[in-house]
Amino acid sequence: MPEPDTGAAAPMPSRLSAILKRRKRPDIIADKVRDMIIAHRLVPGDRVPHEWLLPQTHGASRGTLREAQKILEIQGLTTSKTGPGGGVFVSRVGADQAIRLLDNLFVFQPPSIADIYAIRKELEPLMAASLAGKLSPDAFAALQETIRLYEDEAKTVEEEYAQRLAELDFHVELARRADNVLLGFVCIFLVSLLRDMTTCRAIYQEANPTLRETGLNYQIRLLRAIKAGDAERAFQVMREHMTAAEAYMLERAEIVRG
Amino acid sequence: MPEPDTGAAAPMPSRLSAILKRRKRPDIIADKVRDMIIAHRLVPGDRVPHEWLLPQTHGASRGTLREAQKILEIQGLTTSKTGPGGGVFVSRVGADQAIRLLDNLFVFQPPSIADIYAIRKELEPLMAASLAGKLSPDAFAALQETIRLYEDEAKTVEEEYAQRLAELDFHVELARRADNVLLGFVCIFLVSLLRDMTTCRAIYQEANPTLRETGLNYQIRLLRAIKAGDAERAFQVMREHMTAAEAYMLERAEIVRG
DNA sequence: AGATATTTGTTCGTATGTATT
DNA sequence: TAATACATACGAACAAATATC
Repeated sequence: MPEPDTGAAAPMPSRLSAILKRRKRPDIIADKVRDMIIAHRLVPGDRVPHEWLLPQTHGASRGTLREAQKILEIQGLTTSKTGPGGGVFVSRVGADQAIRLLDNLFVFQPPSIADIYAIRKELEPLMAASLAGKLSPDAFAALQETIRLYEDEAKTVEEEYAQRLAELDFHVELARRADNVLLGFVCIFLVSLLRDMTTCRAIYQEANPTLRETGLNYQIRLLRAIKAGDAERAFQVMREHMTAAEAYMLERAEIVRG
Repeated sequence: MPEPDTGAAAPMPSRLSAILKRRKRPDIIADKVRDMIIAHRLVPGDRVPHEWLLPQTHGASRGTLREAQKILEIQGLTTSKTGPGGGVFVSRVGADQAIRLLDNLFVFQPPSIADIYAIRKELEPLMAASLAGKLSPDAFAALQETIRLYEDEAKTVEEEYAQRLAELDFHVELARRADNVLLGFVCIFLVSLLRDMTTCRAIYQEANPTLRETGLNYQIRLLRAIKAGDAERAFQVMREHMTAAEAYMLERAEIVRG
Protein backbone atom coordinates (compact mmCIF):
# COMPACT_ATOMS: atom_id res chain seq x y z
CA MET A 1 0.00 0.00 0.00
CA PRO A 2 1.26 3.45 -0.83
CA GLU A 3 -0.43 4.71 2.30
CA PRO A 4 -0.03 8.40 1.49
CA ASP A 5 1.48 9.04 4.85
CA THR A 6 -1.81 9.43 6.78
CA GLY A 7 -0.82 10.04 10.32
CA ALA A 8 2.27 7.90 10.20
CA ALA A 9 4.15 11.07 9.43
CA ALA A 10 3.21 12.32 12.86
CA PRO A 11 4.80 15.76 12.93
CA MET A 12 7.41 16.20 15.58
CA PRO A 13 6.20 18.82 18.02
CA SER A 14 8.37 21.86 17.83
CA ARG A 15 7.14 23.63 20.93
CA LEU A 16 8.53 22.71 24.27
CA SER A 17 5.14 22.53 25.91
CA ALA A 18 4.41 19.50 23.79
CA ILE A 19 6.26 17.21 26.15
CA LEU A 20 3.47 17.23 28.69
CA LYS A 21 1.02 14.87 27.05
CA ARG A 22 0.18 13.44 23.72
CA ARG A 23 -1.42 16.19 21.79
CA LYS A 24 -3.90 15.66 19.06
CA ARG A 25 -3.28 16.38 15.46
CA PRO A 26 -5.42 19.49 15.12
CA ASP A 27 -3.64 21.07 18.07
CA ILE A 28 -0.27 20.35 16.58
CA ILE A 29 -1.26 21.71 13.21
CA ALA A 30 -2.75 24.83 14.78
CA ASP A 31 0.52 25.46 16.57
CA LYS A 32 2.43 24.92 13.37
CA VAL A 33 0.33 27.44 11.49
CA ARG A 34 0.60 29.86 14.37
CA ASP A 35 4.38 29.56 14.32
CA MET A 36 4.36 30.15 10.57
CA ILE A 37 2.30 33.28 10.99
CA ILE A 38 4.68 34.62 13.58
CA ALA A 39 7.78 33.54 11.70
CA HIS A 40 6.61 35.24 8.53
CA ARG A 41 5.81 38.39 10.48
CA LEU A 42 2.21 38.48 9.32
CA VAL A 43 0.23 41.29 10.88
CA PRO A 44 -3.50 41.69 11.47
CA GLY A 45 -5.31 42.06 8.19
CA ASP A 46 -2.85 39.94 6.28
CA ARG A 47 -4.13 36.95 4.44
CA VAL A 48 -3.01 33.55 5.65
CA PRO A 49 -1.61 31.86 2.55
CA HIS A 50 -3.97 29.28 1.19
CA GLU A 51 -1.23 26.64 1.09
CA TRP A 52 -0.73 26.80 4.84
CA LEU A 53 -4.23 25.53 5.34
CA LEU A 54 -4.13 22.96 2.58
CA PRO A 55 -4.73 19.40 3.79
CA GLN A 56 -1.79 17.95 1.90
CA THR A 57 0.58 20.49 3.41
CA HIS A 58 0.15 18.83 6.76
CA GLY A 59 -0.78 15.36 5.57
CA ALA A 60 -4.16 15.61 7.17
CA SER A 61 -7.75 15.63 6.02
CA ARG A 62 -9.90 18.66 5.48
CA GLY A 63 -11.84 18.00 8.61
CA THR A 64 -8.73 17.86 10.74
CA LEU A 65 -7.43 20.99 9.15
CA ARG A 66 -10.72 22.66 9.70
CA GLU A 67 -10.45 21.90 13.37
CA ALA A 68 -6.98 23.32 13.48
CA GLN A 69 -8.31 26.46 11.92
CA LYS A 70 -11.13 26.47 14.43
CA ILE A 71 -8.60 26.53 17.24
CA LEU A 72 -6.88 29.56 15.79
CA GLU A 73 -10.22 31.23 15.29
CA ILE A 74 -11.32 30.59 18.84
CA GLN A 75 -8.06 31.93 20.13
CA GLY A 76 -8.79 34.99 18.08
CA LEU A 77 -5.73 34.85 15.91
CA THR A 78 -7.65 34.43 12.67
CA THR A 79 -11.01 35.13 11.14
CA SER A 80 -12.41 33.73 7.94
CA LYS A 81 -14.43 35.35 5.21
CA THR A 82 -16.42 33.66 2.48
CA GLY A 83 -16.55 34.52 -1.14
CA PRO A 84 -13.87 35.08 -3.75
CA GLY A 85 -10.90 36.82 -2.33
CA GLY A 86 -12.10 35.44 0.93
CA GLY A 87 -10.17 33.05 3.08
CA VAL A 88 -8.45 33.09 6.39
CA PHE A 89 -7.00 36.31 7.70
CA VAL A 90 -4.89 37.25 10.65
CA SER A 91 -6.80 39.36 13.13
CA ARG A 92 -5.88 41.39 16.16
CA VAL A 93 -7.09 39.76 19.34
CA GLY A 94 -9.14 42.19 21.33
CA ALA A 95 -8.91 42.39 25.10
CA ASP A 96 -12.61 41.67 25.48
CA GLN A 97 -12.35 38.66 23.21
CA ALA A 98 -9.48 37.29 25.24
CA ILE A 99 -11.32 37.91 28.47
CA ARG A 100 -14.25 35.89 27.23
CA LEU A 101 -11.88 32.97 26.88
CA LEU A 102 -11.25 33.20 30.59
CA ASP A 103 -14.94 33.10 31.39
CA ASN A 104 -14.80 29.40 32.02
CA LEU A 105 -11.79 29.65 34.28
CA PHE A 106 -13.63 30.93 37.33
CA VAL A 107 -17.05 29.38 36.83
CA PHE A 108 -16.44 26.83 39.54
CA GLN A 109 -14.14 28.89 41.75
CA PRO A 110 -15.47 32.42 41.56
CA PRO A 111 -13.15 34.96 43.20
CA SER A 112 -14.57 37.05 46.00
CA ILE A 113 -15.03 40.79 45.91
CA ALA A 114 -12.11 41.06 48.30
CA ASP A 115 -9.97 39.01 45.96
CA ILE A 116 -10.67 41.31 43.07
CA TYR A 117 -10.15 44.52 45.00
CA ALA A 118 -6.94 43.27 46.55
CA ILE A 119 -5.50 43.44 43.06
CA ARG A 120 -7.37 46.48 41.85
CA LYS A 121 -6.11 48.50 44.81
CA GLU A 122 -2.58 47.87 43.60
CA LEU A 123 -2.95 48.12 39.86
CA GLU A 124 -5.51 50.82 39.20
CA PRO A 125 -3.47 53.53 40.96
CA LEU A 126 -0.40 52.36 39.08
CA MET A 127 -2.26 52.66 35.82
CA ALA A 128 -3.72 56.05 36.66
CA ALA A 129 -0.28 57.39 37.52
CA SER A 130 1.19 56.08 34.29
CA LEU A 131 -1.39 58.06 32.36
CA ALA A 132 -0.51 61.40 33.90
CA GLY A 133 0.17 63.99 31.25
CA LYS A 134 -0.14 61.45 28.46
CA LEU A 135 -3.81 61.54 27.53
CA SER A 136 -4.79 63.02 24.21
CA PRO A 137 -7.59 65.59 24.01
CA ASP A 138 -9.99 63.13 22.42
CA ALA A 139 -9.21 60.61 25.13
CA PHE A 140 -10.36 63.22 27.61
CA ALA A 141 -13.43 63.80 25.53
CA ALA A 142 -14.31 60.11 25.57
CA LEU A 143 -13.82 59.94 29.32
CA GLN A 144 -15.93 63.03 29.90
CA GLU A 145 -18.61 61.44 27.76
CA THR A 146 -18.62 58.38 30.00
CA ILE A 147 -18.90 60.52 33.09
CA ARG A 148 -21.82 62.40 31.63
CA LEU A 149 -23.86 59.20 31.84
CA TYR A 150 -24.03 59.48 35.60
CA GLU A 151 -23.97 63.17 36.18
CA ASP A 152 -27.63 63.15 37.09
CA GLU A 153 -29.25 61.08 39.75
CA ALA A 154 -30.83 57.87 38.55
CA LYS A 155 -34.61 57.70 38.47
CA THR A 156 -35.13 53.97 38.14
CA VAL A 157 -33.28 50.81 39.11
CA GLU A 158 -32.42 50.23 35.47
CA GLU A 159 -30.93 53.69 35.29
CA GLU A 160 -29.08 53.12 38.54
CA TYR A 161 -27.66 49.91 37.16
CA ALA A 162 -26.69 51.55 33.89
CA GLN A 163 -24.88 54.27 35.79
CA ARG A 164 -22.87 51.81 37.78
CA LEU A 165 -21.87 50.04 34.60
CA ALA A 166 -20.85 53.39 33.17
CA GLU A 167 -18.65 53.92 36.21
CA LEU A 168 -16.95 50.65 35.43
CA ASP A 169 -16.65 51.69 31.81
CA PHE A 170 -14.76 54.74 32.95
CA HIS A 171 -12.05 52.46 34.29
CA VAL A 172 -12.08 50.44 31.10
CA GLU A 173 -11.66 53.57 29.02
CA LEU A 174 -8.73 54.57 31.18
CA ALA A 175 -7.13 51.13 30.99
CA ARG A 176 -7.50 51.08 27.22
CA ARG A 177 -5.20 54.09 27.04
CA ALA A 178 -2.44 52.69 29.21
CA ASP A 179 1.01 52.52 27.67
CA ASN A 180 1.54 49.28 29.49
CA VAL A 181 -0.89 47.15 27.50
CA LEU A 182 -0.46 44.29 29.92
CA LEU A 183 -1.43 46.44 32.86
CA GLY A 184 -4.37 47.70 30.88
CA PHE A 185 -5.48 44.19 30.05
CA VAL A 186 -5.41 43.01 33.64
CA CYS A 187 -7.35 46.05 34.81
CA ILE A 188 -10.01 45.50 32.17
CA PHE A 189 -10.17 41.85 33.11
CA LEU A 190 -10.80 42.71 36.74
CA VAL A 191 -13.56 45.11 35.81
CA SER A 192 -15.23 42.50 33.64
CA LEU A 193 -15.13 40.06 36.54
CA LEU A 194 -16.92 42.59 38.71
CA ARG A 195 -19.44 43.24 36.01
CA ASP A 196 -20.32 39.57 35.67
CA MET A 197 -20.51 38.74 39.35
CA THR A 198 -24.04 38.12 40.53
CA THR A 199 -23.37 39.64 43.91
CA CYS A 200 -22.18 42.80 42.28
CA ARG A 201 -25.18 42.95 40.00
CA ALA A 202 -27.39 42.84 43.05
CA ILE A 203 -25.46 45.63 44.70
CA TYR A 204 -25.39 47.74 41.57
CA GLN A 205 -29.15 47.85 41.46
CA GLU A 206 -29.46 49.51 44.83
CA ALA A 207 -29.94 53.23 44.78
CA ASN A 208 -27.10 55.11 46.38
CA PRO A 209 -26.90 58.81 45.56
CA THR A 210 -24.02 59.47 47.94
CA LEU A 211 -21.83 56.85 46.36
CA ARG A 212 -22.55 58.19 42.89
CA GLU A 213 -21.64 61.67 43.99
CA THR A 214 -18.39 60.73 45.68
CA GLY A 215 -17.56 58.46 42.73
CA LEU A 216 -18.10 61.35 40.39
CA ASN A 217 -15.93 63.43 42.63
CA TYR A 218 -13.10 60.91 42.37
CA GLN A 219 -13.31 60.74 38.60
CA ILE A 220 -13.17 64.51 38.24
CA ARG A 221 -10.26 64.87 40.62
CA LEU A 222 -8.53 62.05 38.81
CA LEU A 223 -8.94 63.59 35.39
CA ARG A 224 -7.72 66.89 36.72
CA ALA A 225 -4.59 65.28 38.15
CA ILE A 226 -3.96 63.39 34.93
CA LYS A 227 -4.40 66.51 32.85
CA ALA A 228 -2.00 68.37 35.12
CA GLY A 229 0.52 65.59 34.66
CA ASP A 230 0.62 65.00 38.38
CA ALA A 231 1.29 61.26 38.57
CA GLU A 232 1.61 61.21 42.31
CA ARG A 233 -1.77 62.79 42.84
CA ALA A 234 -3.45 60.60 40.23
CA PHE A 235 -2.07 57.62 42.09
CA GLN A 236 -3.40 58.83 45.41
CA VAL A 237 -6.83 59.73 44.12
CA MET A 238 -7.27 56.36 42.48
CA ARG A 239 -6.04 54.59 45.57
CA GLU A 240 -8.56 56.37 47.73
CA HIS A 241 -11.25 55.60 45.21
CA MET A 242 -10.42 51.91 45.21
CA THR A 243 -10.25 51.71 48.98
CA ALA A 244 -13.59 53.44 49.34
CA ALA A 245 -15.19 51.31 46.64
CA GLU A 246 -13.93 48.11 48.22
CA ALA A 247 -15.23 49.09 51.64
CA TYR A 248 -18.61 49.90 50.19
CA MET A 249 -18.86 46.72 48.15
CA LEU A 250 -17.86 44.52 51.07
CA GLU A 251 -20.34 46.20 53.34
CA ARG A 252 -23.19 45.90 50.86
CA ALA A 253 -22.28 42.31 49.99
CA GLU A 254 -22.65 41.46 53.64
CA ILE A 255 -26.10 42.98 53.73
CA VAL A 256 -27.27 41.64 50.39
CA ARG A 257 -26.29 38.13 51.34
CA GLY A 258 -27.76 38.20 54.84
CA MET B 1 -37.26 9.19 1.96
CA PRO B 2 -38.96 10.25 5.21
CA GLU B 3 -36.88 13.38 5.35
CA PRO B 4 -37.38 13.85 9.10
CA ASP B 5 -39.48 16.98 9.13
CA THR B 6 -36.83 19.67 8.60
CA GLY B 7 -39.66 22.09 9.02
CA ALA B 8 -38.91 24.11 12.09
CA ALA B 9 -35.54 23.54 13.59
CA ALA B 10 -33.07 22.44 11.01
CA PRO B 11 -32.80 24.64 7.95
CA MET B 12 -31.96 27.96 9.55
CA PRO B 13 -33.50 30.31 7.01
CA SER B 14 -31.36 33.02 5.56
CA ARG B 15 -33.34 35.78 7.20
CA LEU B 16 -32.76 34.43 10.68
CA SER B 17 -29.07 33.96 10.12
CA ALA B 18 -28.91 37.54 9.01
CA ILE B 19 -30.37 38.65 12.30
CA LEU B 20 -27.93 36.54 14.24
CA LYS B 21 -25.08 38.23 12.39
CA ARG B 22 -22.21 36.05 11.36
CA ARG B 23 -22.29 33.63 14.22
CA LYS B 24 -21.71 30.16 12.91
CA ARG B 25 -23.73 27.15 13.84
CA PRO B 26 -21.09 25.34 15.87
CA ASP B 27 -20.47 28.47 17.91
CA ILE B 28 -24.15 28.85 18.65
CA ILE B 29 -24.50 25.23 19.66
CA ALA B 30 -21.41 25.41 21.84
CA ASP B 31 -22.82 28.42 23.65
CA LYS B 32 -26.12 26.65 24.11
CA VAL B 33 -24.48 23.62 25.67
CA ARG B 34 -22.30 25.83 27.84
CA ASP B 35 -25.36 27.64 29.14
CA MET B 36 -27.04 24.33 29.85
CA ILE B 37 -24.06 23.15 31.83
CA ILE B 38 -24.09 26.28 33.94
CA ALA B 39 -27.87 26.37 34.31
CA HIS B 40 -27.94 22.78 35.50
CA ARG B 41 -25.16 23.50 37.97
CA LEU B 42 -22.93 20.79 36.63
CA VAL B 43 -19.56 20.65 38.35
CA PRO B 44 -16.21 19.34 37.15
CA GLY B 45 -16.35 15.58 36.86
CA ASP B 46 -20.02 15.50 36.02
CA ARG B 47 -21.06 13.82 32.86
CA VAL B 48 -22.59 16.00 30.17
CA PRO B 49 -25.86 14.27 29.29
CA HIS B 50 -25.56 12.40 26.05
CA GLU B 51 -28.72 13.99 24.72
CA TRP B 52 -27.22 17.45 24.88
CA LEU B 53 -24.67 16.46 22.32
CA LEU B 54 -27.01 14.49 20.11
CA PRO B 55 -27.18 15.81 16.56
CA GLN B 56 -30.97 15.73 16.45
CA THR B 57 -31.21 17.77 19.65
CA HIS B 58 -29.82 20.74 17.79
CA GLY B 59 -30.94 19.79 14.32
CA ALA B 60 -27.38 19.59 13.13
CA SER B 61 -25.13 16.92 11.76
CA ARG B 62 -22.65 14.93 13.75
CA GLY B 63 -19.78 16.84 12.23
CA THR B 64 -21.20 20.17 13.23
CA LEU B 65 -21.91 18.94 16.68
CA ARG B 66 -18.46 17.57 16.98
CA GLU B 67 -17.13 20.98 16.13
CA ALA B 68 -19.27 22.54 18.82
CA GLN B 69 -17.90 20.06 21.29
CA LYS B 70 -14.41 20.81 20.06
CA ILE B 71 -14.97 24.45 20.91
CA LEU B 72 -15.94 23.57 24.47
CA GLU B 73 -12.92 21.32 24.69
CA ILE B 74 -10.58 24.01 23.43
CA GLN B 75 -12.03 26.42 25.94
CA GLY B 76 -11.25 23.81 28.55
CA LEU B 77 -14.78 23.37 29.78
CA THR B 78 -15.08 19.73 28.78
CA THR B 79 -12.99 16.65 28.20
CA SER B 80 -14.08 13.46 26.55
CA LYS B 81 -13.31 9.81 27.07
CA THR B 82 -13.82 7.02 24.60
CA GLY B 83 -15.23 3.61 25.28
CA PRO B 84 -18.30 2.38 27.09
CA GLY B 85 -19.23 4.59 29.99
CA GLY B 86 -17.21 7.22 28.22
CA GLY B 87 -18.57 10.46 26.95
CA VAL B 88 -18.15 14.14 27.52
CA PHE B 89 -17.42 15.41 31.00
CA VAL B 90 -17.22 18.81 32.58
CA SER B 91 -13.68 19.60 33.58
CA ARG B 92 -12.03 22.22 35.72
CA VAL B 93 -9.99 24.50 33.53
CA GLY B 94 -6.46 24.82 34.75
CA ALA B 95 -4.58 28.09 34.97
CA ASP B 96 -1.97 26.91 32.50
CA GLN B 97 -4.64 25.83 30.06
CA ALA B 98 -6.32 29.22 30.29
CA ILE B 99 -3.03 30.99 29.83
CA ARG B 100 -2.36 29.14 26.62
CA LEU B 101 -5.58 30.59 25.27
CA LEU B 102 -4.04 34.00 25.80
CA ASP B 103 -0.87 33.14 23.91
CA ASN B 104 -2.04 35.08 20.91
CA LEU B 105 -3.08 38.18 22.77
CA PHE B 106 0.24 39.93 22.76
CA VAL B 107 1.93 38.60 19.65
CA PHE B 108 1.50 41.88 17.84
CA GLN B 109 1.94 44.12 20.87
CA PRO B 110 4.40 42.28 23.07
CA PRO B 111 4.76 43.82 26.51
CA SER B 112 8.23 44.87 27.56
CA ILE B 113 10.17 43.43 30.45
CA ALA B 114 9.49 46.67 32.30
CA ASP B 115 5.78 46.27 31.67
CA ILE B 116 5.75 42.81 33.19
CA TYR B 117 7.84 43.71 36.19
CA ALA B 118 5.81 46.81 36.90
CA ILE B 119 2.98 44.45 37.74
CA ARG B 120 5.04 41.68 39.29
CA LYS B 121 6.61 44.16 41.71
CA GLU B 122 3.16 44.89 43.07
CA LEU B 123 1.52 41.50 43.01
CA GLU B 124 4.22 38.99 43.91
CA PRO B 125 4.91 40.59 47.32
CA LEU B 126 1.19 40.71 47.95
CA MET B 127 0.90 37.04 47.17
CA ALA B 128 3.91 36.09 49.24
CA ALA B 129 2.52 37.95 52.22
CA SER B 130 -0.85 36.27 51.87
CA LEU B 131 0.85 32.89 52.12
CA ALA B 132 2.55 33.58 55.44
CA GLY B 133 1.78 30.86 57.95
CA LYS B 134 -0.61 29.14 55.60
CA LEU B 135 1.55 26.71 53.68
CA SER B 136 1.15 23.02 54.36
CA PRO B 137 4.20 20.84 55.02
CA ASP B 138 3.97 19.17 51.64
CA ALA B 139 3.72 22.55 49.97
CA PHE B 140 7.04 23.36 51.58
CA ALA B 141 8.40 20.05 50.39
CA ALA B 142 7.39 20.80 46.81
CA LEU B 143 8.97 24.24 46.97
CA GLN B 144 12.17 22.85 48.45
CA GLU B 145 12.23 20.32 45.64
CA THR B 146 12.05 23.11 43.09
CA ILE B 147 14.87 24.97 44.78
CA ARG B 148 17.02 21.85 44.75
CA LEU B 149 17.16 22.08 40.97
CA TYR B 150 19.40 25.09 41.16
CA GLU B 151 21.36 24.48 44.29
CA ASP B 152 24.47 23.62 42.31
CA GLU B 153 26.10 25.77 39.71
CA ALA B 154 25.14 25.01 36.14
CA LYS B 155 27.73 23.29 33.96
CA THR B 156 26.23 23.90 30.53
CA VAL B 157 24.03 26.49 28.89
CA GLU B 158 21.20 24.00 28.83
CA GLU B 159 21.59 23.49 32.55
CA GLU B 160 21.76 27.21 33.11
CA TYR B 161 18.56 27.66 31.17
CA ALA B 162 16.84 24.84 33.03
CA GLN B 163 17.81 26.42 36.32
CA ARG B 164 16.34 29.76 35.35
CA LEU B 165 13.13 28.06 34.38
CA ALA B 166 13.11 26.31 37.73
CA GLU B 167 13.44 29.69 39.41
CA LEU B 168 10.33 30.78 37.56
CA ASP B 169 8.63 27.54 38.56
CA PHE B 170 9.24 28.44 42.15
CA HIS B 171 7.02 31.44 41.72
CA VAL B 172 4.41 29.35 39.95
CA GLU B 173 4.41 26.85 42.79
CA LEU B 174 3.91 29.68 45.24
CA ALA B 175 1.13 31.25 43.21
CA ARG B 176 -0.64 27.92 42.90
CA ARG B 177 -1.05 27.91 46.67
CA ALA B 178 -2.49 31.37 47.00
CA ASP B 179 -5.87 31.66 48.67
CA ASN B 180 -6.74 34.40 46.24
CA VAL B 181 -7.03 32.27 43.11
CA LEU B 182 -7.30 35.35 40.98
CA LEU B 183 -4.07 36.77 42.32
CA GLY B 184 -2.44 33.40 41.79
CA PHE B 185 -3.64 33.25 38.23
CA VAL B 186 -2.32 36.67 37.30
CA CYS B 187 1.07 35.89 38.84
CA ILE B 188 1.31 32.64 36.92
CA PHE B 189 0.31 34.45 33.76
CA LEU B 190 3.08 36.98 34.19
CA VAL B 191 5.64 34.26 34.73
CA SER B 192 4.52 32.46 31.61
CA LEU B 193 4.90 35.67 29.64
CA LEU B 194 8.47 35.97 30.83
CA ARG B 195 9.12 32.36 29.99
CA ASP B 196 7.96 32.76 26.42
CA MET B 197 9.66 36.06 25.67
CA THR B 198 12.54 35.67 23.26
CA THR B 199 14.56 38.37 24.96
CA CYS B 200 14.23 36.56 28.24
CA ARG B 201 15.20 33.28 26.71
CA ALA B 202 18.38 34.87 25.47
CA ILE B 203 19.15 36.30 28.88
CA TYR B 204 18.37 33.05 30.64
CA GLN B 205 21.03 31.25 28.72
CA GLU B 206 23.80 33.46 29.97
CA ALA B 207 25.78 32.06 32.83
CA ASN B 208 25.45 34.09 35.98
CA PRO B 209 26.54 32.38 39.19
CA THR B 210 26.05 35.47 41.33
CA LEU B 211 22.47 35.90 40.27
CA ARG B 212 21.70 32.28 40.95
CA GLU B 213 23.19 32.55 44.40
CA THR B 214 21.37 35.71 45.36
CA GLY B 215 18.17 34.30 43.88
CA LEU B 216 18.58 31.19 46.00
CA ASN B 217 19.17 33.44 48.95
CA TYR B 218 15.89 35.24 48.35
CA GLN B 219 13.93 32.03 48.06
CA ILE B 220 15.31 30.66 51.31
CA ARG B 221 14.67 33.87 53.20
CA LEU B 222 11.20 33.95 51.73
CA LEU B 223 10.35 30.42 52.75
CA ARG B 224 11.66 31.11 56.23
CA ALA B 225 9.47 34.19 56.56
CA ILE B 226 6.45 32.31 55.29
CA LYS B 227 7.05 29.43 57.64
CA ALA B 228 7.39 31.85 60.53
CA GLY B 229 4.08 33.41 59.54
CA ASP B 230 5.75 36.78 59.15
CA ALA B 231 3.70 38.36 56.37
CA GLU B 232 5.47 41.68 56.54
CA ARG B 233 8.88 40.15 56.06
CA ALA B 234 7.68 37.85 53.28
CA PHE B 235 6.36 40.93 51.54
CA GLN B 236 9.63 42.79 51.89
CA VAL B 237 11.79 39.90 50.77
CA MET B 238 9.72 39.32 47.68
CA ARG B 239 9.73 43.00 46.89
CA GLU B 240 13.49 43.17 47.07
CA HIS B 241 13.70 40.07 44.96
CA MET B 242 11.46 41.55 42.28
CA THR B 243 13.27 44.86 42.27
CA ALA B 244 16.62 43.16 41.91
CA ALA B 245 15.37 40.81 39.23
CA GLU B 246 13.89 43.65 37.23
CA ALA B 247 17.09 45.67 37.42
CA TYR B 248 19.10 42.70 36.24
CA MET B 249 16.74 41.83 33.40
CA LEU B 250 16.62 45.39 32.14
CA GLU B 251 20.38 45.69 32.25
CA ARG B 252 20.94 42.43 30.41
CA ALA B 253 18.22 43.18 27.87
CA GLU B 254 20.05 46.35 26.99
CA ILE B 255 23.26 44.42 26.42
CA VAL B 256 21.68 41.48 24.59
CA ARG B 257 19.91 43.76 22.19
CA GLY B 258 22.83 46.06 21.55
C1' DA C 1 -6.50 -12.84 28.74
C1' DG C 2 -9.37 -11.98 24.85
C1' DA C 3 -13.58 -10.83 22.45
C1' DT C 4 -17.17 -7.59 22.19
C1' DA C 5 -19.91 -3.68 22.69
C1' DT C 6 -20.03 1.17 23.21
C1' DT C 7 -18.56 5.60 22.59
C1' DT C 8 -15.51 9.11 20.78
C1' DG C 9 -12.29 10.52 16.91
C1' DT C 10 -11.07 10.93 11.84
C1' DT C 11 -11.81 11.15 7.06
C1' DC C 12 -14.08 11.49 2.53
C1' DG C 13 -17.33 12.96 -0.97
C1' DT C 14 -20.71 16.04 -1.71
C1' DA C 15 -23.98 19.69 -1.18
C1' DT C 16 -25.18 24.40 0.08
C1' DG C 17 -24.73 29.18 1.16
C1' DT C 18 -22.58 33.59 0.52
C1' DA C 19 -19.88 37.41 -0.92
C1' DT C 20 -17.20 39.26 -4.70
C1' DT C 21 -16.65 40.27 -9.55
C1' DT D 1 -27.78 39.16 -12.82
C1' DA D 2 -24.65 35.32 -13.43
C1' DA D 3 -20.52 33.13 -12.60
C1' DT D 4 -17.18 31.77 -9.38
C1' DA D 5 -14.35 30.95 -5.52
C1' DC D 6 -14.39 30.04 -1.08
C1' DA D 7 -16.06 28.66 3.59
C1' DT D 8 -19.41 25.99 5.88
C1' DA D 9 -22.46 21.94 6.65
C1' DC D 10 -23.91 17.19 6.09
C1' DG D 11 -23.83 12.13 6.57
C1' DA D 12 -21.90 7.89 6.10
C1' DA D 13 -18.07 4.93 6.73
C1' DC D 14 -14.05 3.83 9.18
C1' DA D 15 -10.61 3.89 13.05
C1' DA D 16 -9.27 3.97 17.81
C1' DA D 17 -9.94 3.53 22.55
C1' DT D 18 -11.70 1.22 26.67
C1' DA D 19 -14.85 -0.90 30.08
C1' DT D 20 -17.28 -5.21 30.70
C1' DC D 21 -18.03 -9.96 30.24
